[in-house]
Order: sequence, then structure tokens, then C-alpha cells
Amino acid sequence: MKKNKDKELVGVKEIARRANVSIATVDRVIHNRTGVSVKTKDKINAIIEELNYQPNILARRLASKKILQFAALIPAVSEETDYWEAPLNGIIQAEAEIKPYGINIEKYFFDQNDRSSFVKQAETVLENNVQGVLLAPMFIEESKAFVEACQQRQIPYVFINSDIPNQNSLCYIGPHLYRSGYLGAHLVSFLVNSNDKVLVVNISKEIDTEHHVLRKEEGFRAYFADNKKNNEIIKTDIRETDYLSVKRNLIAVLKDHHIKAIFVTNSRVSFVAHYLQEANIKDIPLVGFDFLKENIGYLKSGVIDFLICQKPQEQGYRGIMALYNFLVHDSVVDKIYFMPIDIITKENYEFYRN
Amino acid sequence: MKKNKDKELVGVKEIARRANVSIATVDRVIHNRTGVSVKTKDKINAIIEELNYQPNILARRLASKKILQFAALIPAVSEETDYWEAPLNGIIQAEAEIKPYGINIEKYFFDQNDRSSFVKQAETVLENNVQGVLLAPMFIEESKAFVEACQQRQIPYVFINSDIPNQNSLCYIGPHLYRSGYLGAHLVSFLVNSNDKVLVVNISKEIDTEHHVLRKEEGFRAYFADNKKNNEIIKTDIRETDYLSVKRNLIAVLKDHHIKAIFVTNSRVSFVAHYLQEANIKDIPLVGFDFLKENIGYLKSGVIDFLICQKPQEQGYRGIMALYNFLVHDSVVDKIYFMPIDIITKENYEFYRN
DNA sequence: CTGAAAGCGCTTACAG
DNA sequence: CTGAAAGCGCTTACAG
Repeated sequence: MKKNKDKELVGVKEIARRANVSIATVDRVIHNRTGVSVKTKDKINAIIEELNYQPNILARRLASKKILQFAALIPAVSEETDYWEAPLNGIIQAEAEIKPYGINIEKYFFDQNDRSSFVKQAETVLENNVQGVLLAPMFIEESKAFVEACQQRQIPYVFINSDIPNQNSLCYIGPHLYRSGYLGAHLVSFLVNSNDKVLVVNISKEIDTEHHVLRKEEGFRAYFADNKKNNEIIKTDIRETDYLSVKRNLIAVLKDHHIKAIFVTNSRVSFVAHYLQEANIKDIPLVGFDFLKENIGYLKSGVIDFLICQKPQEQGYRGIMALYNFLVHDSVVDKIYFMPIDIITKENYEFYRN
Repeated sequence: MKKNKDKELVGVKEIARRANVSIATVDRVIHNRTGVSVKTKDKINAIIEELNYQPNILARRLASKKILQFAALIPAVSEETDYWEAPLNGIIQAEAEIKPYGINIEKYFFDQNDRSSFVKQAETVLENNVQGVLLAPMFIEESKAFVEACQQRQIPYVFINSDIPNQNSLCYIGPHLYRSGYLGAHLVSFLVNSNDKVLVVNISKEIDTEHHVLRKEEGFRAYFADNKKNNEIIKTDIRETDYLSVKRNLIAVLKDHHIKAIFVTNSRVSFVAHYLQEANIKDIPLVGFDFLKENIGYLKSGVIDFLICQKPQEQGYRGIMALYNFLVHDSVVDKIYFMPIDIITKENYEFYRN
């Protein structure tokens, strides 16, 4: 009438009894520590298997006073953009949730416009003996070097916001850039007629290395091609990210072309909105990215028609939880988790959780 | 040099030492049990306050072998609709997550078309001594009676999917129906011109008691009024929910009116899509609700243009977690949590998590 | 290579 | 009204 097989919870004590060893030895086997003869080890493993032993996480974390240290390596919130406030909030939310279970998270901020600040912070992370890392691998080469060092130290790491494929990361959590551009085109197509000219605007200091915006543009164009639309697509790259430069550029393009809709490939869409408002242009629909305060302002006032957004906060949250689940619960985690591609309009932004 | 104030964790032992009592007494005060003199109780509470004592959840749940029982009282998945599969999955997901912490969830299913099945299941819940309840209060009066019984027994309960205001629920987690109708109108307005006729379709056996669809219709109409649109809004109520009845009804309406877009106020939008496809009508855009398999099929094939969806799975998940956080972590939980109003199209449905 | 024992921070009878 | 002690299922020195 023993019913160990189904629900009755077995613990190290029962395993030890069956194997005729002490619980300390069982513990050694469970944690793959050295100093156990192959024979006992095998015997114990067999019993663990048979009993389908599930360790009690509570007891484990209570007894082991060890505290896990995670590092979060992300861009600082700058005056330029408060985008990174959202992932940070997600990280903080996860932190609050798992702190009771003995996890600490140290945040390391770098300057998006300064590779060396990334390198410096990455070094600090490595010095501070951490058990897991979350990072936004903006700088590809520097990130590769860093994660290689992590790998040598057996520290698992997760990417958020953008991916570097084939890097043995525990997982990537973030957008599918190409598809978000594709969706952008879909939305634009609701706003124009079949032969209208459409403008794509890239605003970034380093457009050529920013795979971000380029992938989105690619997706955008693909939509029109795939659906055999006749709309002509005009494109402008703006490498100076101050408002006046954007304005100057737009004035030129809009004079040359009879544009019927504008798609901005990143969060700088507010600059374009600003110009449209200033110039009192009301008949050009505008689609862009990200749930930033300024963008929402223009959404409310009707200058921006759609924002595409990918829950940056949730990316931070999920990134940390992936580390936690992997390290604490031994869970397997999905190698890639694409965030949903959310469509925000004037009528639903109030309910959006970034 | 003692630094209890900031980070050094204090436990019952330290409190007992300072209060000059045993830890058992401290425990009694912490849990508000009887059998402690007012004087000692006050003294201990003062110390707890001063030290900002935070109980160790791990130790607490480990020591107390007590298992919390939650009940989930929701509609069964029927052949009619598999909508409720999603909340159920969310509940199961939450269950997996908190089972290690000693929570068990029993599911009680009732028939959406049969109030008495709800009543019967509700009674069973009350017999089975549970510590928390999640329910979908579809049947208003019966639900009120049930939650009153819960309240008498001091059992906290949360509503998902639809709300009954002023019922002292721990919280409501679900859509803002009016606003989702409002958004539906916004989307429809992208698809029609200024004087086009628009059709609203309600499909439900009990339209008049279903506040659901009525609230959405209200929001839909409000959008057109608020934005001073001239579109005429035609409406049809379909009370027989089989395909042939829907078809017959649509044929009649579409003959009488030159309809330019259709808005269906619930997940039955697939019936309308079915008809449009069958009749080879391609120039009437269609907007409806819910991420159901059939609906997605029509979204893919372009018959449905937009689906509005409110993460039913997450509703189930969050509902359970609200109970857990309240009961286990003593957290305060938001009285109302409106789900985001998601817009699904052909181009982003693949990334949607229901 | 292995085991006995203390301890993690609580809760739970039990005794008075 | 109060306290001493055992125990929850693990981990961690320490001893051999």
C-alpha cells in the first residue's frame, strides 16, 4: 500500500534510507559534487530516478544561505530617450518578486553612444562574481567578447531587446524586427490608397551598423512586395538626431515628393510628429515605434496614427525570470521568445502595459 | 555598530529575545492568534514595527505543512467555443509555478448555458473548504449569492473576464468592455469612408442579459458620436447561434442596406466571416473579437481584418497569482486590473500570446 | 569516499 | 497566558 510512486513526496532522507547511505552522500550526488564512489553514485541516481525525486526548493534555499547574484547590463536612461526605463522597471519588478527567494540583482548601466562604457561595465560584472547575466547586446563585437568570458566562467546569460544569433545565450527575449516592420507596412496600407507614395524615415546616428532599423525597413518593403502593392516607397536616412536636422530633411523630401504616409523605423517618430504639427500638415498619416511619453502625446492628439510596441518592460522581467527559472528551478527555457508585436492607437494606449 | 535597521535580517528569535518572551509567543502575535496578554502583544508589535520585520516566506511555508487550496470556477470548454481553454491554461500555468510553494488548485467547470450547473458547482466549492476562489461571474444573481457565502467564510475571491461591481471581490481582472467596443469603432473607421454605412452584429442566445455585448455596442456607437462621424450605424441582433440563422439574418440585412463594414461584438465573428466567404463578398471589411482558431483562420485568409483580444490566458494566470500574493505574501492587490485591448491582424497574430 | 550533527527561520503540538 | 522542544527538507562544515 505504499504509494511513493504517485504523490507521496520523497526526500533525501528516504533516498538515503533506500540506498543505505547518509543524506550527506545523497546531497553530494544530487549536486554532482566529487567524492562519491561511482558505485554509490549510480545506486543513488537510480533511486532518484525511480522515485522521481523532486527537491524541495523552499528547504534548499532556506538551508543554503547562499545568495545568487545576477547582473543586468543595459543602457542608462538618457535625456535622449527614456526607452530603457521600461526594461529596467521590468528587472526591478522581477527583483522584488524573487528577492524573497534569495536573488540579488546588480544593475550596470552603460552609455548607448559609447562602446567603451559598455566594455568597462562588462569588466566590472566579471570582477563581481555573478551567477547570471542579462544584457542588451547593442555593441556586437564587444558583446561577443563579453559573453565568451561568461561562457568560460560557466555563467549563463540572456539577451534582451536585440539578439546575436549563435552565441550560446540561455535565451533571447525581444522583438522580431523584420516582422515588426512588416506589420508597420500592413498598418500603413490601411491608411493609404493603392498608388500613394509612402515615405520611410530612418533616424539614427549610426544607421549603417544599427541592424535594428535596417531590419525593420527590410520587413516594411517586403510587405509591399509580397502583397504586390504599387505604392512607391521613398526613403530618407537622417543621421543627425536633433530636431532641426530632422526638420530640414523632411522639408526637402516632402517638397520633392507627394507623400501620403510616413513610417518611422524607431522611437524617434516624435520628431517627425513634431514637424508635421508645426507645419500644420494634417493629411499625412504617421506610424512609428515605442510607447514613449512624447509619442503617446502625439498619438493622443492624432498626429501619430499607430505605434508599434514590444513590451520592453516585460522583456526585462522575462529575462531575469529566465535566469531564475534556469538556475533555481532547473527549468528548461525557450531559446527564443519573440515578444508580441503590439499595435497602439489613441483608443487603447491607456490600457497598455509597456 | 549593530545595523539591524537597514539590511541585517531579523527573525522571530531576535524579536523574542528583545521582548523577553519565547518565539512561540512572537508567533502568536504575528498571526494574530488568541492567548496573548494585551501588554506582551503590544510590546511585541512595537518591536516588529521598529525592526521592520519581514517574515521569511520560505521558512514559513516549509514549517507549516499546510497546503492552500484554491478553487477555479469557470465555464467548461464546449464544442460551441474553446474560448475558456485560454483562461484554464493560464490557471494551469500559475498552478505549476506556485505548486512548489504549497498551493493546490481545484477546477470546477460549469455549463455556460445552464445556470443550475453553476449553482451546483458553487456549492461543491463551499463544501470543499478552500482558502481562495477565482470565478467568472457570468450569472449575476447566482454569483452574488455565491460570493456572499464566500465572504461569510472569509474566503477571498477574484473575478475574471467580467465584473460585478461593488461585491467586495479581492479584485477584478479582465476587459473594459465599453472601451474595447470604442476601439473596435476606431478600427472600423480606418476601413470605411465618411458616409459609409456600418453594421453592428450581436450574436448571442441571451443578448438582453448579456451585458458583455451590449456594453461593447455602446462603446462602438459612442466612438462615432464622439468623433462626429456621419456613418449610419445599422444593427442586427441574432438570437439563434447556429450558422444558418446567422446567414439568413445577414442576407436580409445586406439586401436592405448598402453595408460597407461589419463589426461583430463577440467571438462569433467567424460565422459572419464564413458567410462572407461563402457568398464571395470581398469588399466588406470585418472586425470582431477573440483569438480563436476559426477566427485566426479567417484573419489569415483576409476575411477578417482585425480581431480585438484581451489575453484570456493571462486573466486566468493573474487571477490565481492575485490570490497567491494576497494569501501568501500579504501583498495588496489592485482592485481592478483592466487587460490591455490588443489588436490582432494577419501580420502579428503569430506572435500573440493569448 | 562517507557520515553524524547542527542549523536555516519558521510552525506546531504539548505541557504547564 | 506562556515556553521548551521537535520538526519541515534541505545544506554545510567537520571529522574520520
